[in-house]
Amino acid sequence: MAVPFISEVKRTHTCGQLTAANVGEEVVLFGWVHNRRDLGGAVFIDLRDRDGLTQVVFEPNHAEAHETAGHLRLEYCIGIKGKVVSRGRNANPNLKTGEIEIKATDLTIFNRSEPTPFLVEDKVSTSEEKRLAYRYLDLRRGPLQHTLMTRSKMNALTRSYMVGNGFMELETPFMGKYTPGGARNFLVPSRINPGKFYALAESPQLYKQLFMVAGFDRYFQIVKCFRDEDLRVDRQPEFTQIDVEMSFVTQDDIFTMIEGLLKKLWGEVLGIDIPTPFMRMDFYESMAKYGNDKPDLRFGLEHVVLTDLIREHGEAGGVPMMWEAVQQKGIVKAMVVPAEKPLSRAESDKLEDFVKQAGAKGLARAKVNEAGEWTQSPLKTISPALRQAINAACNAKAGDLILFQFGRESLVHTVMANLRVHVAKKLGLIPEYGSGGQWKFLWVVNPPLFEYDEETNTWAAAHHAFTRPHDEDVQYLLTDPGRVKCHRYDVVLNGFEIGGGSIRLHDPKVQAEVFKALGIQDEEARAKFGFLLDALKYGAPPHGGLALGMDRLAMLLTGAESLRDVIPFPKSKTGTDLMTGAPGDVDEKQLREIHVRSVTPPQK
RNA sequence: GGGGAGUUAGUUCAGUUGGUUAGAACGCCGGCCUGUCACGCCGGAGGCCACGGGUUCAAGUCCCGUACUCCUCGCCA
Repeated sequence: MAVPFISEVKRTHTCGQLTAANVGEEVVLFGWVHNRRDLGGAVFIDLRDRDGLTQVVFEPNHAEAHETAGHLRLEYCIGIKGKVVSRGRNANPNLKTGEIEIKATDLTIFNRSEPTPFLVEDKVSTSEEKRLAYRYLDLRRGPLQHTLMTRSKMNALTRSYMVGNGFMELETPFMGKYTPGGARNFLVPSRINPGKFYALAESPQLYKQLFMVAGFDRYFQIVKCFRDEDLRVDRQPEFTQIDVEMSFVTQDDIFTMIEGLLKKLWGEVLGIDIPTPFMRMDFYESMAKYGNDKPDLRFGLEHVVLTDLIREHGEAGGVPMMWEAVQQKGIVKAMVVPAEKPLSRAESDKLEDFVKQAGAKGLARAKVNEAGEWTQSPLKTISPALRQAINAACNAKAGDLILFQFGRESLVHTVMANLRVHVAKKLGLIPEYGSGGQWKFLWVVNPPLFEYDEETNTWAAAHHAFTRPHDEDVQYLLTDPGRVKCHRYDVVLNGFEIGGGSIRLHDPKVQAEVFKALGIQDEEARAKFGFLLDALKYGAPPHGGLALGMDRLAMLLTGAESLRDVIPFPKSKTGTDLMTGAPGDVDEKQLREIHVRSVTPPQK
């Protein structure tokens, strides 16, 4: 007689729970057939749910269940009832539940499964394309289940920490007004207002400042943000931030609060106590030593800026290409691959391909010998004086390999930053993926308020137009904008920018000067940010905040190789959802309704 | 938008100098098997070689284009 599973026979345990302590108990488990070993007499099934695996054995003395078990296939969804027995000598030490098995008396098949497009195993055995197309099967895999459980836990921990510190979780609109500058927005046409568009929020930035004006004092939100930019391994068009804003605080107050949150996350998720306060590094120091504002401090290989040295030696230095680069406002940087961790000649040659891929013209290098002379180097005409000076600046000794880049400042930084990480992986200083057990947190602080845009010959806001400049630099806003530093900060971990924010500009007078420096006219400012400028006039409190990239945090906490592995339903490199086919075509009628006409003929 | 890599059974891959019937493993179907845990053994089905052109007596293989996926630079205040 069939047992009425689910309606009357309820699940008693999950597949990761049972141990030797449960021997003798009658249990009911539900799950999926992870593996089967049919020996004719005994049929073994590994039953899987999100909690783990349990071995179930069907024997001929329970004829009905045994007969059905013979027809089980991978990924069938089933329920079983039976008795927990010890496996004694046959225990499987690789399994959490390996000491026991269930001798099944009853079995029901809730649903059969067609052969799956790929096997559901912990180890990835198929292309990412297939995984994304059948994401619901991919998500059955152990590592992804674990990752999403960790994310869930991170959400819960964040909420309890923030609420415990007096923060309110408040919501902001996704559909807002388009504001120029920054990331490209996704646009949503308005049906009711012909020809008008909403923009999907690239962050709740302006709204959270209005919360401060409104007097909510401490705000946070775990919120989706949307940016229509090209994707990367750590970038998706929709992603999640832990968004935070506080009133009446200094930069240090915010750092302390965020360090506390990260300490809690690392403590509760990984059981690791990360030391606080985090190290702080000046923006310019980071650019000089590491080539970007998100340095990976798990290893050395610091850059050495040689620009001044080349300038001092001038033409007499005997390195005409570097000398020319310096004269054209370029920079010269070097990096030392130490003799203790040598690269083979072939590996060094490959570095050249690597930097070219990153946009460099080439890679000058020099192997230092006992006499301090250089071999393997294209810089054959260098003067002995400059050579010695460079050796000294780089602290280079016999056997070291010096790598050089010179030219346009931003390109040299980018290439050298990439090269530094690339060489570190080649030398085994850090693993290809994951933390390697090292967690190097730091704050990168005091960046410039403006960046010079060489294309338009204008100053642009490096962060956003409402970042507060250092008080002592306000006097230079109009006379020497490049000199103005600001209260902006990024929190960096192992080479990833995991968050960033600023103290906001709440003084309308200084605000007006910033707009002036940016060449933004009053009317223009009103049209773009009028509501915020108005708000600042009505007793806006001093305030500041920060946003943490939840997806990147999850990626780092789980050791995932890609952001796609910590997002349940991510987009592919070209922004398409390989499962649903989004973005897709829509009817002509739908377009008419929203007053939009496509200039691209329908595909196919 | 630029550069690079890839696409062959359901899946992962092999496929020689261009040569006649495109292989293996896992999965799937059938049979045997009572202590397996990558169970084992026997048999079987399964291919528009991504798509479109071209070269050739002959193309999975060589050439050109397209699509898709991934990596990378630009871009991401």
